[in-house]
Amino acid sequence: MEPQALAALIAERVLAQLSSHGVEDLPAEVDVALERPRSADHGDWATSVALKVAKHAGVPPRDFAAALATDIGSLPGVAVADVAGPGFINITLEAGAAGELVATILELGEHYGQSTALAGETINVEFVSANPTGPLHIGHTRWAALGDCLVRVLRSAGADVTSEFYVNDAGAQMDTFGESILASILGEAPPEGGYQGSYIADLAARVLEQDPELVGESRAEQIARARDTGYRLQLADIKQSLTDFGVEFGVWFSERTLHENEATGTSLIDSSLERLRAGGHVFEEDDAVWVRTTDFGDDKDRVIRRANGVYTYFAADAAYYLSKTDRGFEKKIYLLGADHHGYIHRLKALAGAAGEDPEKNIEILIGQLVSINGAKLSKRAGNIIELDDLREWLGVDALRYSLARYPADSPLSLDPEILTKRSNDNPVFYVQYAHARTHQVARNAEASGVATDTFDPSLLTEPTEAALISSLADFPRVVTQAANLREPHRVARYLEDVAALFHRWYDHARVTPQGDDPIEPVHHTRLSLNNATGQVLRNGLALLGVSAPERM
RNA sequence: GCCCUCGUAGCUCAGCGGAUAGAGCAGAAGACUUCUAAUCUUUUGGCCGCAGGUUCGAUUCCUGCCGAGGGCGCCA
Repeated sequence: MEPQALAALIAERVLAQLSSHGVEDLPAEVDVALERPRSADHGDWATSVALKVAKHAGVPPRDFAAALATDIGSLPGVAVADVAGPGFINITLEAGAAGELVATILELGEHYGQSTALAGETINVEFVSANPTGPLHIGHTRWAALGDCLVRVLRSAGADVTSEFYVNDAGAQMDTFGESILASILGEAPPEGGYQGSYIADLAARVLEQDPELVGESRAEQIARARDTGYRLQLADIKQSLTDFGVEFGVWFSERTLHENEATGTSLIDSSLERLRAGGHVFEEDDAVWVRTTDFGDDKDRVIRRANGVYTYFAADAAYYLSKTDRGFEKKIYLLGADHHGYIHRLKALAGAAGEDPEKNIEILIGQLVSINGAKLSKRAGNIIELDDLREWLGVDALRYSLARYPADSPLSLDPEILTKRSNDNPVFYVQYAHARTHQVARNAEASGVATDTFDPSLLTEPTEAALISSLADFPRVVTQAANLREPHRVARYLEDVAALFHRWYDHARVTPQGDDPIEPVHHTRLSLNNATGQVLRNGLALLGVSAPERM
């Protein structure tokens, strides 16, 4: 039996108990959270619903729990339901009822774990959004991994998700970028505050190769062409780095398009300002134009157009936000580094000024930065560590996994020595090895004549089997929770748990009989459990963008 | 000064308001003529930064303090 089905049955019993205690205003539905208990002595599933609901019935939690446990104990498929502690109910399923799940998993295949929890939501997830003036570095790496995993998890929960990269290709830094490349081409000293690192020289050589006529042009033309060609090359490099890292974006949004005039002679920024003005949140002071973001909790109002008539970066932010709304995204998720946390209030205020709900339509996930022990700094990019170097050093799987297994707000320092190890202390190998092992077991089993066509879940009576099965049953709940909380790391932690339970089971129960022992129905049945475990590990790794090798 | 995040075992870190706070590593002791030991079994190790508050119940929520990191612009 699947936990969702059991939870629904229990919810009915809770309502019945409540009404038998004379509770008038029964809740429309009771959320029975079935949890996997920490201790195996506590059965397959536990619920604290009695503790939460007893107050409404006006009876002591333990009494309520006792009556409810009796009801649950008589449900089909339930072997035992006990009251423990202050009013927990521990439930043990009959082996056959629990094991039916194995067939369900094999039937659903790669769809097992998907849900409709977020069906109907249109979500825009923006992340990385690096300036196209240099290679991606370690500061972008965590968001690339985490954002991509979040997108996968949200989709798995049924949301309609678009991943988006905001290209900061407008503003003074692009000219500085062009000047830096040009200086390198002409053999001049780099401009003050210009871009450093040998990647500039690389770009300069490539720009010159594509545009050899450039040297004869006027200075202004030279800068413009160095800038535009360099931009095109650098953006292509960034896309390649992300593709190599397994990260795909649905939309590359150019900031320039917000500034450019449309046929009407106004830009998106112009019209956005008018829309904010129409909402009544714009005022003028000291010759500048301001948005009254303090109406929505910002600590100060923000200038949107300077006294000299030039728009601020905030103006582009506003136009970009409205663009997302206009493109049909009900929910906008931003992934930002801790160094951008000062933007939370003003971005939320922006949503409010645009007439939306800052609590609902915009979410900003702030993450702590990553450090790497003993990482070599990149000569190519100056004083930073490049994503490409990290990927080549540690591999896509180890890098993605180790970045995705921690919550975003947890400060993180990676240890390359561990990440390149092939052993238990490297979680990605631990999980991948478990997956490879399920394939090895299946290969051996099939070679010895063990097959999945005989399946009798009531034979799965080993304690390690019960634990493995209930952990497999937990997968859909974990994915849904990861999506709801925007915390993909839960998937990684879950996989480590499944891998551990699988290795333990492998050690205690054989799929292929040893030596000349005969093949029995239990062996056939265990092959299905083995295969179902492989399926769950594969599905989970796919959510993290990590490969699931069949052999290691 | 104001704002944000973090503080859990020796280390790296989990922990949707619930049970005796967990995992891996490190330390100690075991299991390989193996369905791949890249694994498993047993075990040592905690004033959950400190002090209050809310709650039947707080590592979790709130307030203050201490400590670490980051941020404050008519820059982008």
